[in-house]
This record gives sequence, structure tokens and C-alpha cells, in this order.
Amino acid sequence: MSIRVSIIEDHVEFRKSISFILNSAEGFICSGEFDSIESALKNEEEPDVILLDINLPGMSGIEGLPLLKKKFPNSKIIMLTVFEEDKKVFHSILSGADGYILKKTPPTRILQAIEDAVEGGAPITPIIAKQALNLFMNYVPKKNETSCLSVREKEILSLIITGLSNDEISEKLFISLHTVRNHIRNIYQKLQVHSKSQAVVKAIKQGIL
Amino acid sequence: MSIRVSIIEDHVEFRKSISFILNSAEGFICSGEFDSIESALKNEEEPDVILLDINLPGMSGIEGLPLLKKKFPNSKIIMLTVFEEDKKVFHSILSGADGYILKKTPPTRILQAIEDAVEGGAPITPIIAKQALNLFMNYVPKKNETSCLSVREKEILSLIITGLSNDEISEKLFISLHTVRNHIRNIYQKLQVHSKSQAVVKAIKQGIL
DNA sequence: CTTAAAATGACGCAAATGCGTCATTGAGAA
DNA sequence: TTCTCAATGACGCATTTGCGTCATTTTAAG
Repeated sequence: MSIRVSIIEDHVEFRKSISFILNSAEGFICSGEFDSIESALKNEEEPDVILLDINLPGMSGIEGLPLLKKKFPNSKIIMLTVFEEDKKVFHSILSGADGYILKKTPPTRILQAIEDAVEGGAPITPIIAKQALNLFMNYVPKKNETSCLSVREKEILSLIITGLSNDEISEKLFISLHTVRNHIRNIYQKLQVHSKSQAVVKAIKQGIL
Repeated sequence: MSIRVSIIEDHVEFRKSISFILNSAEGFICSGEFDSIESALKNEEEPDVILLDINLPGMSGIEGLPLLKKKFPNSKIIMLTVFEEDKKVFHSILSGADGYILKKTPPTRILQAIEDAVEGGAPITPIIAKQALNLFMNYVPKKNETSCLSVREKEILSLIITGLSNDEISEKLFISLHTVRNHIRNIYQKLQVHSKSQAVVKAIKQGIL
């Protein structure tokens, strides 16, 4: 049983060369060639793997990803990308692509990547991995200012984030409403904010959560 | 110029076999063998690459990572991990490891990974990549409910997140305070919340931000 | 063209909030 | 031991907020 691979790529030469490589290799078959998401979606056969150019005229690869996933839920989708598109790789990941390889990856590695994807791995070239990881780092809370809050203050802040009102907080902590307000006042001062909403935003961004 | 590689790993056999592989291979030298972070830190020579076991007795690989990075800022650090430790991989990434390979990776691939790391890439085996990406997904806002908000409502919600009061929002958007309040009321209903703080939390978690 | 949402605006009221000022207690540092 | 600071509590007041109810207009969809 050969692995059935579809390729969606508007650049004719590149597309042809990939399909040639696939058909020449043992265990691979190019089961479809398309120059756009739209035309690929008209196809009814579900391939094992879809190679998807991240940049396509009309509907981009990123936009098309969810549609393809919906129509071909069992296909593994590998994004084809060129070096500079780190932001796009990021978005592909969020959309649930199964792998990301550089277009200039040598043929043998491309075949390897396709096999990896079929086996449930996420083929990623080292450089792309690094880019993606760096981007993800931005989304992960860093601990900073909030650490200057006292234990009690953090406790109250997290209750605020939970959505409790001052009243509910006072009940939950068995302290008076006045005390709660005082604590909140102090929190505001330390975080340099003037309302709950602002405090919540700061707290979340800096990772009390 | 061979690549100088240190290995920190408490399991003697594994350590020996890696150092043997390194010294046997063209272009690699095992410049140090340690069974703990502590002993590795006593060493003064900065290797090109450090292979670091993620599970070490005493100080774990994850705890040691920052210390090693500080002492050997130019060394690339590759974590050695076994299959099940997905959470730990995640923490390593946050601590800034340069790569992650499974211990059972075949020797040739390990050497490849070391070269990748030296060249600035992040060697990751497909399986690990998949695990890591899945974990990261949890930290990234998913767009859901918030998308049922109208354009105007999203606009107002994002101003709330910026920390503006209803009054300031009305000025900024050239609409009356009443209107702002009505919008907010609708936002609350759609998000199923009853205060700004709660709305902010929901909005951030589901990615209006 | 008709109909359904949005978006806009308004009034009022009870409750919650933000802030100024002050006081007491207990734990830990100097 | 004295002194500071976090935690606790309190009073008052001007604003802001959340919500009920309603109305007009624009926009989008059918």
C-alpha cells in the first residue's frame, strides 16, 4: 500500500517536480495535483497526506487548511513554506497543520517527512521549529511585577479573575468588605491600575492565572 | 574543528555509549561526561553542545537548564527525554532549550541533531514536536464565542480590555454613554457574564486580544 | 420591499466600585 | 525591644456600573 499524496501548489514547476519525485519513489503515489484550494476541494478522493503551499493565490493555504481538514478529516496536512514566513507558520500551527517543511528541503527529507506525518508525528525542519518555538514564547506568561504582591493580594486578585465581586470575595475569605477593598486598593497601586478590568488584564498577561 | 559535546546523564551505560558514538564519529568529540548538573557546572571549558538528561537525580535537567545557560551562554543545549515526559518537554522549551530528542533516537540522527543545533536550528523528533505543539495549543487563545459579537461590540470590548471606562469609550467612539452601556449589556449577555472583569477574562482567554 | 438584526440614544435606580483617611493587631526585622 | 509592614477593619462620598424598559435609525438579509 503506497502512501497517497496530494499536492496543492500554484507554482507549476515545483508541483510537477514534487509529483515526479513522489511517483518515482517506492511507496508513494501522487494522487492529485491542484493549483488552488478551491479545485482541491472538488476532488472526492481522500489522500493520506496533503502537501499544502502556505501561499496560494485566491484562498491562502492558511485559510484553506480548516476547509481541507473538514473535507478530508483523515488526511495529514503538511504545509510547504519558504524561509521568511514565520508568522504564517504560526497561524498554520494554530489551524492544526500536521507538519511544516521548507520548500527547499531535499527530496529524501520530504519523503521522510511524509512518512513521519502518516505515523502521527509532526515533521518540522529544525529552523522552522526554532521560529515556531520563539513565536510561542510570546504567548506564554512571564512572571514579573505581580510577584511584588503579597500572598493575600494574589489570592484576592485571582478571585477577581474568577469573576467574583468584592462582596463575594469577602464572604469567601471570611473578611470584611472593607478589608477586601483595602487590599484591592493596594493591588491597584502596585500594579499601577485603577480598575478591576485593568488589573485583570495585567494579571493575566503577567501570569498569575 | 570538531564539535565539542558534553553529556550530562546519570545512567552510566547510556552516557558511555553516547560518548563512544561521539568519539567514533568524524567531526565530534565528547568533551565531558557528567552524572549531575552540579558536577557539570564545576567544569570550566565551554562545549559547543550539551546533551542534558531531562530526568536527573538531585537537580533535574529542567532546573539545571538556566544555570547551564548562564555559565555556558554559547553552548547549545539539547534535552534528552523519554517518551512520556511531554510536560517536561514543555517546561524545557520555556526554559530555552535548543532541542529535544528521544533517548532511543538512532545514533546517526543524534549526530544530525547535534549538527542542527550548532547551525541554529532546533532539532526535534516528530513525535516530540507533536506533543509540544499540542501543549502549546492550550496556551493559545481559541476563537469561539467571542466571534458571535458584532464588530462594534468587539471594538468596545477591546477598548474595555485596554482599560478604558465607559465614559472614555463613549468619547473615543463619538457615541453617547448610553449607547456604550447598551453595547456592553449586549456583550455581557452574549458572553454570559455580569461584569467587566469577567468579560475581560473571557475575551482574553478566547482571543479577542 | 419587507423583515430582522445592529447600532444608536434615552431615563432611572440600586448596587458596586474607587478613593481618601484612619485605626488595630500580629509577625518579623533591625 | 522597637519599628516596620502586611493584614485586618472602618466611615463616607462621588462615580461608575449593571440592569430594566423603551425608541429611532441604519444596515443586511430574504
